[in-house]
Amino acid sequence: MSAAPKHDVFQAVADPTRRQILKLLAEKQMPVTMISSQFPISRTAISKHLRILSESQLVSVDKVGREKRYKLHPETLLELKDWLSYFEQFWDNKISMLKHLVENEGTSDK
Amino acid sequence: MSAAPKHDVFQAVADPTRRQILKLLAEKQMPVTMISSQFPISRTAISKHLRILSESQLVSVDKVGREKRYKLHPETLLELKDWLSYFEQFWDNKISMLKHLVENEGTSDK
DNA sequence: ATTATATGAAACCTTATGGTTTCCTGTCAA
DNA sequence: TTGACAGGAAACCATAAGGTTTCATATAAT
Repeated sequence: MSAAPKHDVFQAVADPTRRQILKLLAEKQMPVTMISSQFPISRTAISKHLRILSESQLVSVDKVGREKRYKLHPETLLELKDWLSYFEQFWDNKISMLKHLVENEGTSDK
Repeated sequence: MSAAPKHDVFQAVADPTRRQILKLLAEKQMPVTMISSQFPISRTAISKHLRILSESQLVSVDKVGREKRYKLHPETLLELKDWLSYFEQFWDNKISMLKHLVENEGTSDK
């Protein structure tokens, strides 16, 4: 019983603003105000996004004086990569792709 | 002006049921009723999920008699892979990871 | 023809989501 | 010690999301 992410990574990443935030933080860590200056929405809204990103372990916080520096925790994104990897057979393996197509040829019953 | 996906792939994939559906369809194409037999929710609910998956180009439909066979359209998932690839620098490249850490060392100002 | 099967559409309900504004607290600077 | 700045919490709001049930339609089977 550690960490216990309250939010799903998939869900966290579903919002375009949050994806942008992640890209921003990939460049360098920064406090809320600096992040929000890049968006048309309020600082409070960004703050909420950051909370969701924190709860899904996608970012972490470093408190420095009165500011809180948010930084990317990239490892968590591996969860997406892992999920995606299941589907890799369909992209880069022509043989298994073909196999798949043939095996499914015209049947929905079993 | 072609396709014009009404739904974001990220958003489509955010729902766990829809992810499960995709895995199911990866094995073989199948009609709504067969899919819904795998889930505790109503067939209608599954139908709605399938519509979202269709609108985001993740599945396509084959009408055969009175049934509609849904099948995975795996290429669309590449969009996720592409997005993720931006963050690959943080996973498999120790050098750039280190570089990143050093460059961000303790500054939020610029 | 009649009945059964496969599926989507509609209307409806509840809760989540993304925003806003307003207020409170902690920290730095004068 | 009094402002100014950084940031979260609360209350609130509108709309989206995920379900359900009920109804309608197309196709298959008898």
